[in-house]
Amino acid sequence: MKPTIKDVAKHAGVSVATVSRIVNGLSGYSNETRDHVLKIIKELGYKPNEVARNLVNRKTNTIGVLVPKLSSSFSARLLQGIERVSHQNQYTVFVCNTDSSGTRTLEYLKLLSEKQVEGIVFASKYLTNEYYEAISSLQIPTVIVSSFSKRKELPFLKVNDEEAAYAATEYLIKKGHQRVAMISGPKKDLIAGLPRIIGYHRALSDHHFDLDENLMAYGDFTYTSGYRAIEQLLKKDPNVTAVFAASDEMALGVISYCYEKGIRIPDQLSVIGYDDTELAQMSTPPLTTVHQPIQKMGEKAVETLIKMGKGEKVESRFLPFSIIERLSTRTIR
Amino acid sequence: MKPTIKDVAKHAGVSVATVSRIVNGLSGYSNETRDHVLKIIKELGYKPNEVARNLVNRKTNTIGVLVPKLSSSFSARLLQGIERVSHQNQYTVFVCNTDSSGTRTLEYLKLLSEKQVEGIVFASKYLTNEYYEAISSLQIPTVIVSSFSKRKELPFLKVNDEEAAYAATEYLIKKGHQRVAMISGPKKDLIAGLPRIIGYHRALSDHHFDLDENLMAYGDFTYTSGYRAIEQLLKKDPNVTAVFAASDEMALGVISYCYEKGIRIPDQLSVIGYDDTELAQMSTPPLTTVHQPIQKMGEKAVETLIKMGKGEKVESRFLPFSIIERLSTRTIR
DNA sequence: CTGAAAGCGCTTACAG
DNA sequence: CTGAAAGCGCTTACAG
Repeated sequence: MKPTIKDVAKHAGVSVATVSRIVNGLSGYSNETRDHVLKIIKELGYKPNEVARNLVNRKTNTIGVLVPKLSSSFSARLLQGIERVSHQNQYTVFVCNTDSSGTRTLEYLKLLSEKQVEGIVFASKYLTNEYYEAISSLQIPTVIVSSFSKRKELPFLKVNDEEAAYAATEYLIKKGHQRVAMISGPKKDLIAGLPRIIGYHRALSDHHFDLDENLMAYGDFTYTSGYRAIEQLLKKDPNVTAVFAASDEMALGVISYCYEKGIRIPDQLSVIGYDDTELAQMSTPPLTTVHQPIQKMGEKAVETLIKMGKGEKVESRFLPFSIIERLSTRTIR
Repeated sequence: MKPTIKDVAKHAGVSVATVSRIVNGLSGYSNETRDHVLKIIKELGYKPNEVARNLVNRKTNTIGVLVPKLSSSFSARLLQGIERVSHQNQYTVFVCNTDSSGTRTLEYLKLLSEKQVEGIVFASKYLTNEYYEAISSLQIPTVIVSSFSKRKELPFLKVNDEEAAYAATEYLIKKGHQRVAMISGPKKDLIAGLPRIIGYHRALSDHHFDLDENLMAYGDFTYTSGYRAIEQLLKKDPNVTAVFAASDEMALGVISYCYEKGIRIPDQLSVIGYDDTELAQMSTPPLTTVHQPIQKMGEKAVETLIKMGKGEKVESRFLPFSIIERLSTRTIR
């Protein structure tokens, strides 16, 4: 059996109260008894039981993170940020993979609540009303990352997708491109789909280009779908000179297709991606893309949680994106 | 305040013992009282406090995972596997980023022990004696993933790096290559460095090739280091026709360098990587590489932990690797 | 079928 | 400076 505080007290010939005070660095004991108790603690290899502490303190120093897929680069970078600030503030983090499944999400929400976590980072897909209700009923500080809901009561942290897509499109236009295509995610994706399409459209009209369905292709953010999309696109309009892909993976699909077909990038076709995953800097040619500060989002999320725990007011925030210029785009004239 | 079991008992007019039995699905109550209590539970929104349960049951259903860097693709895939099997078995997982720092590792080990985790997955670099001592003193089931220590007492789960490197090299030799170079990680890396070099050497001598320092270059597993290494290598020996890179990232550095210099892959140079990260399938050309079943390792790790918790004997295991043939290598004659 | 009571391993007024 | 005691929110023999 592991030694408990009682064992220490008995061996040291003092009360558990005294041991507790010493362990927690409170006042109320002489240097002698402290040294003696510390010695016993060492001898016995005593370590306080956090579970018992958590129960009496009504505090677990634990937060939970819900992501749709742990193995994604997005989750990995987010977790890195979350863990950093959590550890800095003495919090430990539970990871939960929801698999984008509604039941798993609800299940985990319940579990986290029972485990008495003090905060939740929700980075799992669009926040439906169902999720929203479940979260509010928990009464646990929660922040939404890279997503949002129509209900404004929960703070979110994300990049403004529409603005970012606008910027990416405008970047291409300013490079002199006249036929700028877009490879989008699904229209019904209210986070990374529709808003980026709207941004693209708005940039085109602001620069007096007509909207043209021949310039649009749809994928599902994956490499393969990007490959197929560019094939279609070039069939519909061989004069496209630039394409904005709504994910780096799809952009890599484009690069790969072009490589196979002997279409030189950026000489014959410029491509800009979205996300700035590690892939982007290692592709050939290195990919120009929209950078999202994902790790930073994780850090901010935990900071927000901690503020909420203290009862401070917090607000939803758009985090700044930026365009990382690499070698997959060029100026045309 | 959140309702406790006492509140439920009071409102329902029964004892806490009865409520407890009902909540836990034990026997010992009539259908009537059950229905009544369940109704009260719903009305009050009662959820059992896991912390209190954990204390009396001396069981937390929690495991901890130590990784050197959360944002890596390796950690992401490992976590995916770990979470899957954990959740399947009603375990929740704490993630700990050690930053490859000794003090952080030791700190987290202590913390996990205080939090009463029931198992630890240690995926953090080479297991020094110091770590080994710390872990054994914890008396908590622990499995080492993708690493090992000289001390045999702790079960490990990894790919046999030497064999995998041997296979990669031999693959190239059997394709007819006569000048097969290697871009290795640091020699002093006892996990991913030296063993792979040894495998490479062994494959060469088994096929009657001389060892030649001109055929070796060293990097640190990163993209940039791969780029620099191939530059050096080609300077030392322009007749190299194939290279085995000890990581996919370094292999991508090679591809990138060759693209810039107009060296065609695989026509002029074959390259094989190691890891089979997502990068590999999305590169141009897609990268032939050594696949490690990382997610599977995570799954097996948790299964092993659970067995250990039950007092069953477990053993260290090498997991099978495989060579994923894509388009960056070709047969020469 | 049901409840009173002890106990899990701690912390914290309170009293001295 | 120190200890006895109550209590955190549960579970589980034990007795009826």
